[in-house]
Amino acid sequence: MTLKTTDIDKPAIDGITIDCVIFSFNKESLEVLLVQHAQGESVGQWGLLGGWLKKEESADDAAQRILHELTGLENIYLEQLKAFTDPKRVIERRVVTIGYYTLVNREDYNIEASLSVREAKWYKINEIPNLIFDHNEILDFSLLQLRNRVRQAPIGFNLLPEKFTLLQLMHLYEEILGIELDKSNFRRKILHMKLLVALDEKQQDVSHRAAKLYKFDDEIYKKLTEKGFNFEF
Amino acid sequence: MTLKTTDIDKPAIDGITIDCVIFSFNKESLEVLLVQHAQGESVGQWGLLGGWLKKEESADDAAQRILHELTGLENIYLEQLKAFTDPKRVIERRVVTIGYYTLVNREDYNIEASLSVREAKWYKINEIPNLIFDHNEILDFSLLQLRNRVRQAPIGFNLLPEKFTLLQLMHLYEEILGIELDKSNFRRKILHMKLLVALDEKQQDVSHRAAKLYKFDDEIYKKLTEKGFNFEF
DNA sequence: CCAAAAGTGTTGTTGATACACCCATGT
DNA sequence: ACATGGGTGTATCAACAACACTTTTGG
Repeated sequence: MTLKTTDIDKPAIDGITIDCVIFSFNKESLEVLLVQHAQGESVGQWGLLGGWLKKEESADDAAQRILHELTGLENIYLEQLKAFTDPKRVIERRVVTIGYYTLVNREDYNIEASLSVREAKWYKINEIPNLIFDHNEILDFSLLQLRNRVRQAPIGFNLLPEKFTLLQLMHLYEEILGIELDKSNFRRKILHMKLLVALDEKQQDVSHRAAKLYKFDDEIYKKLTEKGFNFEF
Repeated sequence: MTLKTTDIDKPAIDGITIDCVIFSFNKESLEVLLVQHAQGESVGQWGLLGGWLKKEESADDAAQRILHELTGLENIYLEQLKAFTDPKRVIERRVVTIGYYTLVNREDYNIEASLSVREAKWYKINEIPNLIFDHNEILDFSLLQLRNRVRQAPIGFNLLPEKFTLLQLMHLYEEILGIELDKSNFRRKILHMKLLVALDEKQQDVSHRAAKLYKFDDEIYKKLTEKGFNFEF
């Protein structure tokens, strides 16, 4: 776009924020981390984790920074959703937000003390309360996006611990896609992709036959990803 | 996100723009409309069609407005790509742009006189020159997005005239996806979807057997779209 | 009659689906 | 011994790829 000084004397925008939908997978259910803000006009209401985009950072960097402040994690898997721009999405101000979704492994996760967050809590995907601003819309959009992306690339692995069983993986897909899968057929298909590496380890402390553990292999993924593959189940 | 007055006294952002990748399909090749801006520091350089996001409009509305100003068209098919936020994408200013891509049917299309655009020209997808700012990046991203979306929903129809032949449609998919398709198998698959309505009309003035014309049926699409379908070819 | 594109038919292979069944382990 | 989940095998069916073939039309 052409820049003309006069165009921007009065910016039409009061600011840009980042809002993050943080997904995790816990005991067969997909959950989202919501926070109560400690300051501002929305104290006490639940919403997505968010913050202002700073002048010298990209939106990706801002999202990583905001997530780091809350969780202490670095290099979280995240993807931009889109910009949410309804002029009425925030009253009295013109604030555009850039939505992100991130997939975290619950085991790594650890909420840090934070000035801006009063409380944080995991909510099951079908038990989401009313959220501030357009955060319900952002969340709904992120679910659609997640369901789509999960069919095209093995991003779901980011929700699991490093070592996992095939059935855990299957339950993950069932939960995200909202479908039921056949154990036998799922095994065949996922193993046939050659994307998993079988470990010489088994589950511990389970009250039934211990399942073999697998891990996701980045190397193999990179090789396969060039041809593109299909995660339709 | 929490709003605090002090946070936004000095907005970190000089403004938000909209940039549109305009696709069309012409004689078996996918093309993009590029413009030369008539004003500002980038006079004479090719770039995407763009403009400022105004205070009282959503990004979708802004994109429709900007497209209307250039083409005279209303209700163009468009989809947001994402926000492009690299702090260095524009020198000396902090301008975030929201990318869009749109699919237009070349027959409807008609460039209007415009104050801000000096010239507009269609470029084949593999003959794109160097563009201003990060517009090459936006264009590359839009191509990826188009290739993805075209596999999941019949959006490609927006690039064709209302009545078309099966082979035209096949060539469209070949061009977008960069693959070769088998005539017979393509026919079977697309007709099997029941998405097309055969018309009682044939091609005119062709120097070979005239092909039957089809149209895309919105009604049927809506019925089918609920179950979701696969456009992998 | 020939070129060029439209349109049909056939066949082998692959992969999804729907089951039934056996295995290992803790209580 | 039985409950619980882990893991294997198989028969059927639908979809796809490859390719050969026939039809229509203008020149």
